[in-house]
Formats: sequence, structure tokens, C-alpha cells
Amino acid sequence: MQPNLFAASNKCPVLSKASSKSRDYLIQQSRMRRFERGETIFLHEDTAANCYILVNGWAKLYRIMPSGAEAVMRMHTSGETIGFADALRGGTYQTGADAASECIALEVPAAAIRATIAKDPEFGTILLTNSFEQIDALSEQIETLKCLSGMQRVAAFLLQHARKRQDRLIVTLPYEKGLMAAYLGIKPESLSRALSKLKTFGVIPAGEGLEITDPTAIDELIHSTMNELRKGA
Amino acid sequence: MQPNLFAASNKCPVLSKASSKSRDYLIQQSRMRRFERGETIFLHEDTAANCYILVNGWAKLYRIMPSGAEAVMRMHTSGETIGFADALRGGTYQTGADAASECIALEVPAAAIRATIAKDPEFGTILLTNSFEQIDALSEQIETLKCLSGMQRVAAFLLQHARKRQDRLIVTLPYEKGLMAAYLGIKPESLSRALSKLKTFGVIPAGEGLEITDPTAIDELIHSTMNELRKGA
DNA sequence: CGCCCTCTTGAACCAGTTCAAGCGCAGTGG
DNA sequence: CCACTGCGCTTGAACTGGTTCAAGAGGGCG
Repeated sequence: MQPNLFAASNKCPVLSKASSKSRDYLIQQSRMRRFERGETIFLHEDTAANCYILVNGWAKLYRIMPSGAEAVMRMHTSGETIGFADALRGGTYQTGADAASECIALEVPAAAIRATIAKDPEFGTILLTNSFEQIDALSEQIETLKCLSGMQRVAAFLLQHARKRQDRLIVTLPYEKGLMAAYLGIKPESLSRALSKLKTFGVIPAGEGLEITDPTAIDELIHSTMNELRKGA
Repeated sequence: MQPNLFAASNKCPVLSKASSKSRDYLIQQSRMRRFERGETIFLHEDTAANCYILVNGWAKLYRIMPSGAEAVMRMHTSGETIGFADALRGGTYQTGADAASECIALEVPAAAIRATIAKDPEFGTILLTNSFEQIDALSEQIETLKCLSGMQRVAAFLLQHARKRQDRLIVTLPYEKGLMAAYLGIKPESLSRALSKLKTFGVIPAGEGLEITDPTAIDELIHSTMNELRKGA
């Protein structure tokens, strides 16, 4: 196993929890692929032959409506799985997948996954757990779409992606703002306006990204009603 | 096994696909419960000890935000499963569940499900498939929330719930309009207005429910852009 | 009958979209 | 080296879908 494969499988909840025998088998059956920014990983309604495990970069899962509108369903990054639900059922992909940045992914044939489940029932349980996590992520997104305003969703996104660095809370925007807006279900213009309004809540530019100087204020912002938003601040 | 249990398990994808041995074991370990309209099935953040399989009626999965806003995540009916993702992981419920109408559900202890998976790996695969279907349903909801206007979501909901009866396409609204509005992510007032606008698209009152006289028109409505909506009609 | 509850209707208001213009910046080519 | 161009992002102004608040209609029930 190449060292980068080893590192990658450690970062991935599915591979790292699998038995070493299953993991070795899966990796041996797979190939590492590299995608340029914007490149297609798979297309909506193609035959779902492969599952993917992201090693690096960001992938976008999306659907195009007949009207032409694009819905960005999920954004996935290192260690996360893509296409398992579609490929394991043996039908077609329910979404398209593009590389949102240059990214590297392990391409695992669905047949190899199925064979592994058959040989190692424990691996089936791992996939079930992984699938439950997908459900959580989707549920949370529905919650925010139904209950939060655009600005609140932006604020929640920032908090979610913020990392402590030398005692400061820094968000490095993971991909272009246009894509971020689509993911949040608003237009780029609205995202721009939301970010500038958030300056009054202590979100200030810091180098490449943004600094959240007052996490409590952001938290309160997310948890306040639309009415409170109007009156307060 | 009581005859109603037998009928119920046939209607449920999870039970009907399980081996008869597993099915009998699960049913023997479970108890049938009846919930009044509005009654709590389980609460958000309670210890997730049981899974539920709906036999009759409608259940609402929801979350309450700190602001007090309620997000209706899913509506479930006969044959569908509730709480599996939460109970199988052994944590707490990620959502609350209420009976939206009087409803009957099979209450299955999580331990019984886990034991069945251990004894019968095939059952694990059935649950995995079931979980993938949850993902599909959630994904579709996100798609509609991000890409369709309120009226389009209402129209899509009507089509989804319509059934052919004597050559006419009839929708019986499955629960109160207030709940339906929450599920669609709009306010009851907006639902009311959307429904009255849909009259011009051939959605007319028919007995207890509504008749869709021109399914093609509704389909076009759903698939047109907001711009086309403004100009046309 | 009065009470409650769900649903509808109307009018004012606001969040977010749309359309259009302009900025900053990297890449390209003269 | 600088003008030109394309692209991502921002800003402004007009517009609109949906909310909010308030009032009223209809229906079931003690």
C-alpha cells in the first residue's frame, strides 16, 4: 500500500473502522483518481458502478431541475463517501458529482463493496452507520432551510467551518462564494450582502479568510427569531 | 401472530423482505402501540431505545429550534420506519416524533434489531437499503426547497399524493393544512393562497379532497422557472 | 347558543431576487 | 510594459414572493 493510501484510509471513517482484511481487499480492488476543478466525477442518471471515497479536496453533489435550476445537495471533503447509496443498489446515480476543487478520490467498484459486505457482515454495519450520518447531515440541512433566514444560514455555515487557530476563530471559505451560495440556497448577491451585514456581528476579514471575533453573538443570531432580528441589532 | 400484525408486516418493506425467522423474532420482541392524534411517540434528545414501524396513520418527525421555530423534517405513514437511525446507534433521538393522526405502530426494541442483524446479516442489508431510501427522500426535499417556489412545492406535493380513482386524479389531503404548510416550509396563509392560485391550473375541489384535472399543466408548472411563472399564466 | 379551532382573506411590510453597472484582479497578447 | 478581456465578487435600485398581523368565515361540539 502506498503511504498516501494508508494515510487516506486512516482519515476515512468507513475504511479506518473496517477490518484490515476488508480494507486491504477494498483498496486492492480500487484505483486512485485525480479530478481537476470542475471535472465530472459522475453524472446524474448514469449507471452507478462505483463508490468514491474522497482523499483530498471538495466534491459537489447536485441535481439539475428540468427548469435549468441547479440544486447543490451536499458538499463533501476528505474521508467522506460519495455514491454508496446509489451504487450499492445497482441503479443509477441520484445526483451528479463534480470536483469543486482539484480533488483526489478512491474509486471503489460497487461489486467490491458488495463482496466485502457478504464476506464481512461487520462491514455492512459500518456502512449502515455511515449512511445514518448522511441522514443526519441531510436532516440538519432541511432544518436550516425551513427555519433560518439567509443570513442565519450563512452565519451557521461560518460557525460550522470555523477552526481555532492561536486562540482566534478563523473561517477559511472552503470554495468559491457562488458555490457556497448555491449550497446555502441563496443567490451570490444575497450571500455578499449577508457577509457584509455580518461585519456588524464581529465577522471581520483576516488574511485569506474571516475571523469570528464574537462567537456568542453569532450563536445568538442563529438562534433568534426573524422578529428579534428585525427589532434588535 | 394476530392477523393484523401479519397484514402489517406485509405492507412494510423492512419486515416483508426479512426472513420469516427474523420477522417472527422481531414481532415477538415488539409490542403494538396506539397513539392519539397529537400524542408524542418520542422526544428529541430522549434516549433512543426503540424503533417504530408504522402500521396505520401519519407520524410527524420534527425539530424545535432554540428560537421556538418548528421544522417538520419528515411525514411518515404505513409501512415506513421511524427512529432506526437513532436507536441503532444507541444515542438519543435526533428528532421528535408525534402522531399527526391517530396511528398504530409496532414498537421494536433497538436491542432486538441489533440481535437480528447479528444473527441474520441479510437483515442488515435490508436495513441499509431502507436507509438509502430515507436518504433519497431527504435529498428530494432539499432539492425542492432550494429550487422551487412555494406554489411549485405545493403543486409537487399534490401530484405526489394524488391517486387515480375511476379515471380521475384525486388528492386527499393526508393531514391538516397547517401541518402540510410546515412540511412544505411555508406558512399556512401562503399555502391557502397557493391552493387558490392552483385553481387556475385545474386543481378543483372534489368531495373531501381535490381533483387534478390537468396533470400536464401541473407538471409544467413545477418544471418552469420563476421567470416563466411571472410572464406566463 | 357560545366557544374553539381551522382555514381564508386582506393589507402592509420585508427578505431575497433580478437586472444592471462597476470594481479588482489574473491571464493574454500586442 | 500596459491595454484588453474575462471572471468572481460587490453594490445599487426596482421588484416580488412570502410573511406578518389582523379580521372574519365556517364547522364541530358541549
